[in-house]
Amino acid sequence: MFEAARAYADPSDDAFGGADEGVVVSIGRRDGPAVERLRAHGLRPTRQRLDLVGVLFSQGDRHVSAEQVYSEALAAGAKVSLATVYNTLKQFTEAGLLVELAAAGAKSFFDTRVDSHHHFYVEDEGVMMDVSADDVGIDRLPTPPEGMEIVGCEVTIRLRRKR
Amino acid sequence: MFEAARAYADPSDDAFGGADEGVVVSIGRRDGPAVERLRAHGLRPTRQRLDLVGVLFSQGDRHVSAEQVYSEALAAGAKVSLATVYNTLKQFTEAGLLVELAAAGAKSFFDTRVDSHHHFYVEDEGVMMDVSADDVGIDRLPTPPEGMEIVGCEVTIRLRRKR
DNA sequence: GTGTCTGCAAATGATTTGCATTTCC
DNA sequence: GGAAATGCAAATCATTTGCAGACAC
Repeated sequence: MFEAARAYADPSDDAFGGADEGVVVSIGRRDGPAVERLRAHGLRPTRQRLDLVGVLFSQGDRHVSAEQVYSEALAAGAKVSLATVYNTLKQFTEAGLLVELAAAGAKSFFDTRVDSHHHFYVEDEGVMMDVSADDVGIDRLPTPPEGMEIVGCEVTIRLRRKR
Repeated sequence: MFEAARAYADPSDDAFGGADEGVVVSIGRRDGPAVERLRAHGLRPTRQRLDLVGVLFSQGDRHVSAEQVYSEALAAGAKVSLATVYNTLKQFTEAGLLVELAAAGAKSFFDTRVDSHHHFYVEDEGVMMDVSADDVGIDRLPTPPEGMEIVGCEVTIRLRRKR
């Protein structure tokens, strides 16, 4: 009933859940789509960037924090430092490979989906789930202020567990 | 043309702009609506909470960070520590006096408007502006997952300066 | 080779916490 | 008086940065 909604790991906890069994992450490959993806965005295909591309984009759409990416990368056998993960996530975001999520709290999250879509946000759990753009209908938006243009538009639907 | 949009201080900079001239903040009052507002939410009306209520709710709707509230409170003559500001903002949020904004980046912001409304977000500047709920039309929302109920729904319209 | 990356560890920024002191009811 | 709130400084996270060595082209 909710194919459009996918949970992601609880941001308040330590990142974990790295390297699901059965998911083959293309760590170590010196060619292929990951290389082209990086080149297409003006980034040199270094080993750690390729590893992080593998972690980020081999499992469908994801909402991740730097810590999560770091431990998944380590779990997948990548050699990378936490600082590089932070720097790389920022570079990927600037390059358009990722989008930074607007989230409550003092931690940054990144979305591997860069097309326009929306989110359920479970307030008490800090959990976010994707909502396909097709499931939300917006029929009216305000005109932007002078000199500005609309780049995108996201809906956050806040949820609470029924009680 | 954009009465519905109100700017707030740049989150990336030091908080400032405290205690606008001409704005009377009811610091020091031991009674009145601030006391009742706190009591109504189960919070003891202490001196610093009253001062913070004054800072937060005397100037219309605002988007503030802890640092901003802190320096405005000091500028308004309140005696309060930064730690207490952090703790108080969290308590106010739990009590429903404030709403934590979903923002990109590693800093928390709070909105003194607790009713449902929306935001413009200027991507390169980290600036947010209110958009009245009337200016956005949502005609379709997905059914929430089993056991969940919708608490609210906010639209973030991302803007960019035309170039 | 040369300019770009990376790693490490230290610096910075944001937020929380422990505990003695003060304030509210 | 007793519970709850506050202040301060130290502790804890999250993130960034400086710089020497490693890697891509």
